[in-house]
Amino acid sequence: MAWANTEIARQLEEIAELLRLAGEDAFRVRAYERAAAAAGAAEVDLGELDEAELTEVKGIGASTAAKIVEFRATGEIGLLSELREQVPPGVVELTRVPGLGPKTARRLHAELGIGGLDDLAAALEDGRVAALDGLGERSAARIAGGLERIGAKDTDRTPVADVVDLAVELCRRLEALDAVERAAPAGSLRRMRETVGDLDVLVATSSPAEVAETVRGDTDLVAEVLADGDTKLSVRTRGPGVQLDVRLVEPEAWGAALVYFTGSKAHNVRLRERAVRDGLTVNEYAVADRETGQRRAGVTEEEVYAALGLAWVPPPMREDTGEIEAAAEGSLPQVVTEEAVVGDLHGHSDVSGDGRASLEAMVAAAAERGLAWWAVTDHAEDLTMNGASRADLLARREALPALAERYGLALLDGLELNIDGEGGVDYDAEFLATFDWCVASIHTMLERDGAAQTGRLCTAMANPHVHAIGHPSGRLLGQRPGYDLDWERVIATAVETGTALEVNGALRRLDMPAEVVRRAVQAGATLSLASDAHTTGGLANLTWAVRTAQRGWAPASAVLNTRGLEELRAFVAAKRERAR
DNA sequence: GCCGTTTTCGGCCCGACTGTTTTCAGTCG
Repeated sequence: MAWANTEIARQLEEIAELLRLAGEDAFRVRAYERAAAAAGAAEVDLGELDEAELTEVKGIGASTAAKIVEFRATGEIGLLSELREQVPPGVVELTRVPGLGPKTARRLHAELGIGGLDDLAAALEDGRVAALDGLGERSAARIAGGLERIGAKDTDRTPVADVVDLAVELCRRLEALDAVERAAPAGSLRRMRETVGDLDVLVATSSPAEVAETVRGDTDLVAEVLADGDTKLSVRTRGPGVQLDVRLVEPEAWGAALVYFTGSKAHNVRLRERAVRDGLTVNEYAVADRETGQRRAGVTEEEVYAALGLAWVPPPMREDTGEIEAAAEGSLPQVVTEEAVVGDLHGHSDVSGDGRASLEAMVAAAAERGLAWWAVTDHAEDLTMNGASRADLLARREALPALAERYGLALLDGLELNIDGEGGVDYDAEFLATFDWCVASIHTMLERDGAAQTGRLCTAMANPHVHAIGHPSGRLLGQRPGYDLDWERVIATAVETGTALEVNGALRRLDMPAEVVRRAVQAGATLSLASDAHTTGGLANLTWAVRTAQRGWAPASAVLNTRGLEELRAFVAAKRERAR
C-alpha cells in the first residue's frame, strides 16, 4: 500500500481511544495520540524505515516502533486486537453521546450491562441511569438530550459548508451591538477543517452578560440553551442544528483567547508545554510569568506567539504537525495568502448549461474582486447536459477582448474538459491547442474503482493540452466519499507531466483534501487554486481554496494563481514543449 | 508511552461548566 503512514496513524488512534475506554493511564493514552499524530504528519514513508529509524521520529518510541514493525510484518497490531476483544464495541458507541465520557460509559456497561445506544435509551427510560451513585435525574436528562441529538444524524460532524453562512451572519449581528468590540469565528472553522464538530464564535466585550442575553434571546438562531456561564454560552441552533459556543472575553484578552479557541487542541497543548519550559503560563486570557503572574502578552495573536518565541502561525496550519517546531526555528513556510492570489483558474458562465450568470456578469465580478486575470472554463461538449458546443465557444472567444478591455483584467480562454472512461478528453488536439487554459475533470463513471480512476487521471495528465486536473478526488462532503485514488501515483504523474493539481474551494468539495495538498507540495507539484464559481457569488470560494492550500503548507511559489500572466503562459507552453 | 538547556526517572497543559460527593469528579475543548 502506498503511504503506510495514514493506516498506521489510524491504528494508533484506535489504540489510544480503546486504552482510554479501558481506563488506562491518561499519559499512556496521550502518548499513543501523539504517536498517531506523528505518524500521520511524518514526511517520510514509515513503511520504509527500520525499527531504529522509527524511534528517531519525535513522538515514536521503542514500544510504538516495535508495533509499527509488527503491523508491517503481520498486518495487525496485537495490542489493538486484544483491546478490541477487551472493550465492548457498545462502550465505544456510548462515548459518541455528547456529555457521556469514558468513565461513565464503563460504569454503564459494568453496572447496568448496557451494550449500546438502544440499551442506553431503555435504561434512561426506566430510571436505572439516574439511580446510579453519583448520577441523578439531571445527569440522566443531559445524557438523554445528547442521545437524542446524535440520533438525528448519522455523523457527529457537520460539513463546513453548512455552517459558514451562520457563523458569518452571527458575527455580523454581534458586531452591530454597542457592547461588542469584535466578533470572529474560531475553532475548526477558522482552521478550515472540512467539517466542524461545533461552531465556536469569539466575542470581545466588556459587557458579557448583555451579549449573552442578546444571543439567548435570538429566537431565529437558538433552538435550545445547552450551557450558560459567565464566559461561555452554548446553544443548539435552528437550521443546521449544530452546537454553537459563544465565548465572551475582555478586549485585552482577544489575542490569547483567539489562539486558545482556534486550537487545535494538540497545538494548544504544545504551546503551553513550551511556555512551561520558558517559565511562562498560557491560558485563554494571557501569557504570564509563572512565578510572578506578570502579564506578558494577550491583546493580539502575534504578541502571544512572540512572547513564546514563535512566529505567528496561520490558523489552518495549527494542527501540531510540525508547525510549532518550524515557527520556533524560523523555518515556517511562507504559505500562500489571499493577497498573493491574483487570478482564478476555474469558473463558469452561462455559455455552459450549469453556469448561472452571464459571461459579462462573471467578468465584472472577477474584476470587482480585484483579480488581475480570470480563466473562464465552461464545460466542454461531452458533458451532454451542460457542455458548450464549438460554436458557443468560438462566439465566447470573440467576446473576450472587449470584456477584458471594459473591466480592466486579463481573460483566459479556457475549458473544463471531461475525462472519459479511458482518460481521453473532448475535442481534437488542434482545437484544444487554441485555448489558453484547460482543466480536465472526471464527471462520469464515478463508481469505478480506485485503480481505474487513478488510470483515467494519469492518462489525462499525459495529454499536452490538459493543464490541470479539476477536483481530483471527486468527493462531495457530507454526500459521497472521493475515489480511492493512488495519490502517490497521481502526484508523481502531475510532477512528471508538468500538470497542475487543483485545490477546489467549493465548500462541498475542498478538493484536493488538505492532507493530500501537503504531500503534493512535498513532492514538488504545482497547484492551481479554483473557486469553481457557477455564480458571481461563487468567486468568493477562492478564499476557501487559499485556506485549504494553507492547511497543506503550500508556499506561494507552488501556486499558479500567484503568478503573472506571462509566467502562467510559460507554464502552459512548457507542458506542450515537454510533449514534443 | 515518551522524553531530557534540571532530569535515563519522574514528570507530563489549562480552565469553564455541570451536577452532586459541601470540596470534587467528569466532560469538554
